[in-house]
Amino acid sequence: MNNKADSDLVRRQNRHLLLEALRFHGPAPRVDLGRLTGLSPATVTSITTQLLGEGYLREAEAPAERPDAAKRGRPTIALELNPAAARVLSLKISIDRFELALADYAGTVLARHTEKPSTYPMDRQDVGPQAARHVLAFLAANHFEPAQIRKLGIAVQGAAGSQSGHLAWSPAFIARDIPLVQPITDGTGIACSLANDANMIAEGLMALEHYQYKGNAAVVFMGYGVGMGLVIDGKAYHGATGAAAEFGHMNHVPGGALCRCGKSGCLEAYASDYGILRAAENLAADTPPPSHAVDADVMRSLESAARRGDGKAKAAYDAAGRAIGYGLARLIALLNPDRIVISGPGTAAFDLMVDAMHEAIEEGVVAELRQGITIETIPMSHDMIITGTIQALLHELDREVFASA
Amino acid sequence: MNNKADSDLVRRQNRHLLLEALRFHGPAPRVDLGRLTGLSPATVTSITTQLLGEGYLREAEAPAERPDAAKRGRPTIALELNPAAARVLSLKISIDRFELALADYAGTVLARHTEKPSTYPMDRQDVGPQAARHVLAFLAANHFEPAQIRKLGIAVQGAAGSQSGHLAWSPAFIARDIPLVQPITDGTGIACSLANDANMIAEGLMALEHYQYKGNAAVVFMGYGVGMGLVIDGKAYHGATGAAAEFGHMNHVPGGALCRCGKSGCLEAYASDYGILRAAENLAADTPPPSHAVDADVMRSLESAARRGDGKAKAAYDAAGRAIGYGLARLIALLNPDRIVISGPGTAAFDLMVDAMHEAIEEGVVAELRQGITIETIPMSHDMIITGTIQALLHELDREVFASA
DNA sequence: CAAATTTATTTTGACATCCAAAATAATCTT
DNA sequence: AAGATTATTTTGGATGTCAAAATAAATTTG
Repeated sequence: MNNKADSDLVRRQNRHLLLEALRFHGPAPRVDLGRLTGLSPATVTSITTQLLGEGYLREAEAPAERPDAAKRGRPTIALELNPAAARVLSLKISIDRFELALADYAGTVLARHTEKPSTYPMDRQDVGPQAARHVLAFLAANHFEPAQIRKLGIAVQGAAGSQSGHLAWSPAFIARDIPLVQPITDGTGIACSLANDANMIAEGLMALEHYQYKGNAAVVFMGYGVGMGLVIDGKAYHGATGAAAEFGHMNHVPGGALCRCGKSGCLEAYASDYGILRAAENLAADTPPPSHAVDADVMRSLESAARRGDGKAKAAYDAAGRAIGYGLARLIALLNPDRIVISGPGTAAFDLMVDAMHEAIEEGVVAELRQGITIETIPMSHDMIITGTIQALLHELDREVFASA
Repeated sequence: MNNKADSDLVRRQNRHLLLEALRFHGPAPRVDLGRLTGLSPATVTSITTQLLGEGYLREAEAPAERPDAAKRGRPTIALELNPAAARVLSLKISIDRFELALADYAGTVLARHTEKPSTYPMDRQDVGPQAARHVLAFLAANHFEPAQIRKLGIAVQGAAGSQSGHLAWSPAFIARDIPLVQPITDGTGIACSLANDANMIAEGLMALEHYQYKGNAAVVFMGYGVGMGLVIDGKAYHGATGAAAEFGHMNHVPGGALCRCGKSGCLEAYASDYGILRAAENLAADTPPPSHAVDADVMRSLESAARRGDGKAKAAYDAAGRAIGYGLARLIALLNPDRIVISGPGTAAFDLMVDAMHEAIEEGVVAELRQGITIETIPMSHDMIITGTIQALLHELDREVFASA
């Protein structure tokens, strides 16, 4: 059941509306904010005055350009998010990499740093404290106090429990059930949250204008592993324990190829870098996955081999496309999404997989259920995960903190 | 982006809150409503006075029993939903059956009737008009005018597009893409909506006290086919076109047994009545499914054969359990639900499938992802679909109509 | 160049909602 | 019959939105 409504809720909601309008639209004068939100000019003035006073907004330096002939009348005063209102930190953990990025309230990245520890053999109790030390060192190097950071978001490969704050398992570590949120919160004093990296890609996409919509989308990540971020009714979906959308560990064929998670037949065992490589190299399907990420050069040369007509390589990409296709067919039957986006480094070889993929989708789900679904690939910069994490943190701030006064 | 809030929204939301509190809790005095909703006594009086005046509420006949010693003080006046405030109609369409049920605003079923036309050979253009005629005849027989009915909800086996109002395909008809909402709205003048029958089971469950919760649940329906209703964040999920959760047509094995939808390897081809029967009778996996529903007696005797130790029958139930198990394993990896409910006539033989099902779940998804999921069966009366449809209509009414004044 | 025009923003006044506290109502207890 | 107890309604104050009027700051016009 919903909660009761009172005038407090009204103000919170409308404050939130204005903050999000500015975040989405960029600097805008009050008239435009009125149009964007549907609020009356009087209300816009009232709320923005308050937000300016609290320091969450500021007047933009450059007076808003009005390129159209309408240069008459009182000039507009563009407002924008005040970058100094808050700072957030994103920590991306992947194999042998801790990537840190510091951003202000407007979303501008102020500083970044990559640490390259050997993650694989780490003890489960050491990961959190070590990450906390890196965070503190990074902040010190950039002359920030931990107290100046409002939120820290951790994006990690693998099954991240956003409820528990633990990393159930991950290709980056041998250890399982690694506590992250608790030790990093304790070690830094900053409020932490944990999410899967593919979920953060979905968040990042949603922040792009083109993708802002209220539909149901699935964002596939292909690369060292296969991940997914789900968007349900325009909102990122995390599942009961925050472990949702482990597309890569959705079974493809009962009793099939060995996966990094220990099970047999996962989609990832066919469509990830190591899965494709294993098949191309003619290794048995139960060959244990390599402990480290496959080198990008190795994948590139495998691609060109396939393009040159190497049968074994072509068959491996075919099998990968088929696995993705059947996975998507199952997803379509279950969730009836309106959009599927495929991203990640693995899309470099997408042309080698696309035919088998579409064939598998046609084979795997009846035509009536797959009508009207858009399937697209996006060239994804590696930063998408970081951008997404930062955006998710800022949206949270808009909602929780700044909309509550 | 959310919509703006104003005092109108506040009232609507709180009116809705009170209506739903009464629907969920049953007759209750104003004090209790205050406690249930968090609204102040003053506000409860204000809103209930309005709702009483509008005829949506009435004072309950029997003074609320107060069994505890607290018999002192001014007695309470229990309020309840006024049954006369509205009437809704549920139409359930399945093989050779049109089931009609008329309910009042309090949810009491006033009349029901089952028509037994031969649905299978019907022309796609005839289904809607014929259903409309049955609706009109039913109303006339019960001395109601169509204008007295606020909403008509159609629950149907198969892929129902709640957006399009068309039935993409269904085991009840040879024809595909059958228009339903338009012709029935036109023929009766009543506002219609269309949904899948399994989604309505989920709605029905959510109306039961025990199941009211804000989690992520999947409700499996086993019987003549295999269906599913999904509950995401406490709300029924319908997908982009309303065709969500076709669990039965989620592929189980690429290139597997022939399904009623025309594809090969669907879960339903293994776990539905006809799938189990086909396997038990030693028929080839590409034997076309029978045109009509399998007789309940046939399934009962198949069950007892399996219980007596008939190897072929036992193997068929094993295969069914395994298909359901792999399907659930895939669903768990993708959606990370906290609860799975299995219902429908097929649960009568659940004991014959349960071991294979659990084994398949264990095989199909890594342990870390399946922690903390409750799997339960419920003995489902056949009326669950009708109850669910009625409940869904009444919730809609609470929200759309009565909360808008 | 001053007046008119135009557009943006702020102020004012009306109205709706909620809540806390006071008042009233209707019963039981003593 | 007076007091105690609990339910409901009334009253008064606070806060919110909005429409309309007022003000601000530019450009255009005569």
